[in-house]
Amino acid sequence: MFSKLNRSHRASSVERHMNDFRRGKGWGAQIKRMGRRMTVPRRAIFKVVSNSSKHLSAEDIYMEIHKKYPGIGLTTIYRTLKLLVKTGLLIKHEFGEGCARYEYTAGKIKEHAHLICMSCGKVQDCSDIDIEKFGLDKISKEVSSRYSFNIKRKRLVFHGLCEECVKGGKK
Amino acid sequence: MFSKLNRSHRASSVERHMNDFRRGKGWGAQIKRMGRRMTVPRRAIFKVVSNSSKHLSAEDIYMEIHKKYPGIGLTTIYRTLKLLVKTGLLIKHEFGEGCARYEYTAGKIKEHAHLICMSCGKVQDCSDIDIEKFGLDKISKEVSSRYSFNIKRKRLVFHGLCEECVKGGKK
DNA sequence: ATAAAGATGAAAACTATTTACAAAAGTATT
DNA sequence: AATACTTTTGTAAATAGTTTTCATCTTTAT
Repeated sequence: MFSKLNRSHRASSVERHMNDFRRGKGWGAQIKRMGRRMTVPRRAIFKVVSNSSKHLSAEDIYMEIHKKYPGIGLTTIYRTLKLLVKTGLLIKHEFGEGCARYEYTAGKIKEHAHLICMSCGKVQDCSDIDIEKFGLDKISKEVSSRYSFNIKRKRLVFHGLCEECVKGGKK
Repeated sequence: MFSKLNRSHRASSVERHMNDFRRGKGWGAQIKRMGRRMTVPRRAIFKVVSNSSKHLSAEDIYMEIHKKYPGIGLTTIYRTLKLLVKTGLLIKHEFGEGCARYEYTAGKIKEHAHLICMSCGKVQDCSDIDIEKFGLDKISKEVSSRYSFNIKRKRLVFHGLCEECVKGGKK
């Protein structure tokens, strides 16, 4: 389905990037550059996190992996997650539940806000609002110049009540 | 009863609020309204957190308290912190160090950004940048209308390299 | 002053995450 | 392909922050 479309136009660097990531190629290369190895467990874990758009916990990933690879242990999940965070493909979130959650961000430079419901605990992505354009760019500029801070990553989180909880009257 | 006394200088509601909080009065009242009690450990803990402008961990608070009240245990610190968070006087932060940190916010409605250095781990407040005016207000409005989300609290965190670490060339 | 409800401290329990270590698997070199 | 070398793994044990349990002590309303 892509071959026809792509005949005429040369894949942009971003597209190539994304494709590499999809195939796990990019990560394999990155890993190798660090003098480390691409293994079966790592490939499996990468597949799970990169195919999910949710915020997965180590436990979530373990349970998913466990269906296909009952031999892979939780320890390996933690180790691999740490590695993925280090290579920048994954963001580690701590939403205050007592466990970390991981979000796949390959190639995506665009930051998005998160909504956390204080009543039901649900976490939503605001991926369709361009927070940069809505003013985050100005704040960032001001912050980095006024504090001489070299910003690498931005995180915007709103705590409040989600639509259902407001309606449902749940407190 | 206040109108006559405060003829020359009528304390604004914010000032009264702040004064109450400074004396611990406000919290005492709030606590009582919840059918709970004001005790010696709670007063001591409140004093420590409300007089500090830092981001204190439970351990930090415990050590501070312990100088004056060696009898007060860490468990009570945790219980009291939870109570203070519930009444809204304290914000619980999880900066990714493995322990929570608490920030006193009595009366202060103004939200400020935080800078976390990825190299040395230092956490800075950006209290002198009005992030609302710099665009957070617009993002919030957009988010709450587009997602029907009732925003109670906003959190903006920048991860990157602080001035010293950029200069020092560490990492 | 007293009774009832709530709060406390010490120790134990819990939970997410990390570490230790011997065995297994990936990689580069023959 | 067999080798030798290094990294990674799985299991179990260790850690660290936080929460729970429970008997005792405080606070508060009466």
